[in-house]
Amino acid sequence: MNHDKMMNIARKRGFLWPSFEIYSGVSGFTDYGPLGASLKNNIMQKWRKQYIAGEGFHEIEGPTVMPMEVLKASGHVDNFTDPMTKCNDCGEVFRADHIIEEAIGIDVESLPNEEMDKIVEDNNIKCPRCGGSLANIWNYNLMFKTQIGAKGDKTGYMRPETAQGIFILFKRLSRFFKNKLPFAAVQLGKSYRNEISPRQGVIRLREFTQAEAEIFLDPEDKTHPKFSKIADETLYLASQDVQLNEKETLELTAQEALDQGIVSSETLIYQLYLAKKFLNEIGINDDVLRFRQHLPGEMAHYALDCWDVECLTDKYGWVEIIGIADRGDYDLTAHSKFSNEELDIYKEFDEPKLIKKTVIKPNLKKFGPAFKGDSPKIKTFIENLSEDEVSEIKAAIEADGKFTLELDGSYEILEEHLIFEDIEEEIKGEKIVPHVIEPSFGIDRILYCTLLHSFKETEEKDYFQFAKEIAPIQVSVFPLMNKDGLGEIAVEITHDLREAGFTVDNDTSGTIGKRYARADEVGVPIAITVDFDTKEDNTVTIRDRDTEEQERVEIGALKEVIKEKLNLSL
RNA sequence: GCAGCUGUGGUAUAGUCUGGUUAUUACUUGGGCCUUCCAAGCCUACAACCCGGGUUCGAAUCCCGGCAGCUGCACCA
Repeated sequence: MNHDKMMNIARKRGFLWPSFEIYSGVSGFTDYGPLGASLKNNIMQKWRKQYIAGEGFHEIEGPTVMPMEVLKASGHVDNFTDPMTKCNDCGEVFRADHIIEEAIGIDVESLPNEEMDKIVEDNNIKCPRCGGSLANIWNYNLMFKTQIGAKGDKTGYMRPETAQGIFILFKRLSRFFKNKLPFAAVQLGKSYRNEISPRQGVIRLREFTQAEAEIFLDPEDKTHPKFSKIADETLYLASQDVQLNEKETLELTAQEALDQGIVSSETLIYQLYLAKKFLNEIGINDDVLRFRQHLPGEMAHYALDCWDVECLTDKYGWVEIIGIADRGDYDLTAHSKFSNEELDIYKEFDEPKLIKKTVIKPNLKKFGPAFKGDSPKIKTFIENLSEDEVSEIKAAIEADGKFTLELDGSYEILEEHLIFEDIEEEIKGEKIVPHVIEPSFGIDRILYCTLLHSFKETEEKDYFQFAKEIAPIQVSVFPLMNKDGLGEIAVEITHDLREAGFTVDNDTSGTIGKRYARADEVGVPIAITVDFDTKEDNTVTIRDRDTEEQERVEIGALKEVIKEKLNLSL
C-alpha cells in the first residue's frame, strides 16, 4: 500500500488526471485517462455481470437532471442542506444551528432560517472565535441547482444519487416484473454533490459514479432463495456492539450472523456476501476490508439497518466504498404521498381470509320519515363508516338506545333506524408497500482501492497486478528487435488478436526490457514477443506478468492459449 | 469558506533572498545506432517559469488579486 507512489504512476500512465488542468483545475473533479476509463469500464462491466447476469436484476437509465418535485419528495431539497452563517469580521463560516446550540443550549434543528436569525439577534450570539457579528443565515444545499427550459421557471437539480431514478419508475417496473416480489432494478451512472471543500482526490468528488441496486421485497419475507448456498461463507463484521464496546471484529458465517440477529435479514446478508465477492474478484482482499454497521445516531432516520463496506488505505484510513441499507418503505411512501400515485403491490394471500364483521345499513322505511330532507346525507354517512365507528355506534345504541350524530346539526339515531348485520367477507389479498434493500457502490472509490491494492512493489519493479478480468490492456505484442521484418509480424499478430476481441497494445519503442517494464507497470497480464525463431517455426514467446516466465506457442494457437490464461473460458 | 505553507518541461529539481546572457541537471517520451529477451550504452529531437494585473528600461525573481495543492479549522445528508 503506497498511495503516493501509486498515484504518481497512475498519473504518469494515464489512469487519473486532474480535470480542467490547463485552466489550473477545479477540485472535486477528476478525469479518467485512457487506461483509467478502460479500467473503470471493466469494473462496471464486472458489476453488471454479477448483478444483472448473476442475480437477474435489470438495468435502467434515467436522467441526471431531475425536477425539484422528485427531490422535494425524497427529502433532499429540505434535508440535504445545512444552515450556514459567517462572521462579518473574521470571515469564519459556521453551522448556524451548532452555534446557537452551543451558545444557549437549545436544539434549533429544522427551524426556519428567519427564526434562527431572530434567535441569534435576541440572544446577542456572536462569533465564537472573534466575537464579531454574524451574517444572515443561508442554506447551503449540497445539490447542484439548474433551470429546466428557456423560461427558467422550472427548478431542476443534478441528481445526488442514482437511487431516486429507480424509485420514481416503481409503477412501470412493478408491471415489468409482473407485479411479483421480490424484484430489483439497478442503475449505473453519474451523481452530483457540491461538496464544500473536497480535498481527498478521487475519494470525495463533486461528480462521481454510482452503481446502485434497489431490491424491492415483501416486508414480511426478507428471506433469500440462495441463502443456503452462502450460509457457510465467512464475513468480518464490526457490528454496533463491536464498535460501541470496542470489541474485536466478529468473524462469523452468514448463518451465524443471521441466527445471532447481527444482520437483520437473509437478503441483507446475501448482499453483504455479494459485495465481498465482487471486491475479492477485482483484487481487493479480505485483509483490507471490513463491514461496519451504522451506529444508531449515524443511521439515516428511515434506515432499518445499514452496513458500510470499508476499505483500508494508507492515506485516508478506512474509506467507505459501499453502503448496504434496508431503507424500509421510506422512499416509496414518500413518493406516493407527494405524487398521489399508489406505489404498492397487491399481494394475494395463500388462502383467502374470512373476516367476520358487523355492518350497518339504514332502515329506509323508518329513515325517510324520521329525517326527511336530511336523509341522504345521513345515509351517506352511515354507509361509509369505518369498522371502529361501527362498533362505537353499536355500543352507544346498546347502552343508551340511541346515538347522537353531529353533522351540521344534531340527529338522534335510534335502533329502529338501523339494521345491524353480521357478515363474513372473503379477502383475497392486500396492498403492501414493498421494502427496499439497497447496495450502493461508489465506483470511483472502488477504482481507487483497486489501484491501491493492485499496486505491488517488489525488488525489481513497481506495478499494477490487476486481476486478469479487469486489466485495461490484456495483451502486449513486441518485436524483439525492430528490424528484419519482426515488426511486421508483430503488427499482424496485434491485428489478429484485436479482431478476436482482445485489448491489445503494440509497442516498438525502446529496448525489449524497457517494453516489458512498461507493460508490467500498467498491469498487462500477457506479453508476446516475436523473435528470430518466429521466422523459422511460426512460434512466439508468451510471458506471464507476475512470474516473468515464458513459453513458446504456435501463432495459430495464440487465441486459445490467451483465452485460457485470462480465465475467459466461460 | 478561513489561516499558514507551496506552485519552474511528463516527473524530480537548480535559479527566487540580492530583478539583467539562449532558464540548470537527471529521468521520462519520440526518432535513430547497436547480432538477439527484462528500464544497458551511444547519437538526436520534443518539452517548463500556475493564471491575470502592477512596479521597472528589464520580472521565474518584487507587489496585488485569482486558481490549484498540502496542513490545520469548519463541513461530510
